[in-house]
Amino acid sequence: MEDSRGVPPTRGLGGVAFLLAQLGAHAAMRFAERIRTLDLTPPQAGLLRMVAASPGESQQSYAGRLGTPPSRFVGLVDELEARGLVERRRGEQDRRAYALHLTSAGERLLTDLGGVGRAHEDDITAALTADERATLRDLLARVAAQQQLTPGVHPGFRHLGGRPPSVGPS
Amino acid sequence: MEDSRGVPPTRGLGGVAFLLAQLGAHAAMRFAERIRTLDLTPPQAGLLRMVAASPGESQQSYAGRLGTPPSRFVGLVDELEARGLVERRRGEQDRRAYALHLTSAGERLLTDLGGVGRAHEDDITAALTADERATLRDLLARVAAQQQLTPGVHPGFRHLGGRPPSVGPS
DNA sequence: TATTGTTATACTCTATAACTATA
DNA sequence: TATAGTTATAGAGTATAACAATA
Repeated sequence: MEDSRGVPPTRGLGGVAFLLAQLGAHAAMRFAERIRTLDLTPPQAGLLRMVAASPGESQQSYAGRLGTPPSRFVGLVDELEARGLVERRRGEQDRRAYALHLTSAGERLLTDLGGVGRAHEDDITAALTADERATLRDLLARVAAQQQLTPGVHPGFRHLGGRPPSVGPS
Repeated sequence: MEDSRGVPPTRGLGGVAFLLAQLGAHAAMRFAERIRTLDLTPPQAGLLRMVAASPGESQQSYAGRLGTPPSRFVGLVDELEARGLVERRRGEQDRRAYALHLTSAGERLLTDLGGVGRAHEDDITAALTADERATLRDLLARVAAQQQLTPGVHPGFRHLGGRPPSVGPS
């Protein structure tokens, strides 16, 4: 009897690689939905976290690490600055550059973002016990390291720009 | 509940959800690069596999299962038909509908696609032993089932249309 | 009148490259 | 002359909705 569990192991659709792609896209979509309650898009959330983790760098420094062109980065910062979450400070030595910092409002939002992230993590791993989550996290981390992925940087950063479909009326 | 080690358990960037999103985007990109040697995009490959798995259905049937609008599906079939990989046959009972079938050239390409898929799987799981791969596959399959993902259907199907950036060499 | 497939249009997002101000 | 940031433009990709043929 060949049911979905009886099929040969590393067959295309049931293999690890496909499951990763499928679950990864799903997790990213669910996260995007969740942070919409904070009026944030995934790139905005990523930028907030990166500035919080290493404040005071130039825009090109952040953009380079994220793999996004500077022209796109500008608009991102513009929105967050207009909402009073991020602050541009002229560089003291080099007055061409802007140093980015989180405002206090930005840090409060970052706290909320942490809460949303925990809820998201719990949702995605709801099928697993605590031990299994640890096992999965360990296996994934090893795969990510071997694939030379930069910790904390989402490769699809460039593609996840806008709001979800917004099918309904406006 | 503390993790076996001292690290705070479900921290945002090192958590399972983020690792899934990161690795998923990476795996999808690498796969897109690989099948470019067959002159295929991910949606085209997905369509070939779906028609092979259940031939003779109408375009709207496939499009519905993939979650893509019919208007987009047309162009997809057009390209594959122009290359002689897929065949449109008028429905006998309902002459509005087209029944899709793979040509012999399409089936040969599907075989090549299987080989590419195995190489991709081996690449992505290179960090793990055979036992660990089985464990990972099991955990991922359970998460996918609990999240109600349709087996074999990539949620990001709608977004992965074109060729990769093709920024640099190799 | 409803449905299958198709085409047309409008919109979003993106990267490339020109531009300014500092260096 | 080179670099940080910005703005302008053009291209790709998509969904929405109108359309033709069949039911």
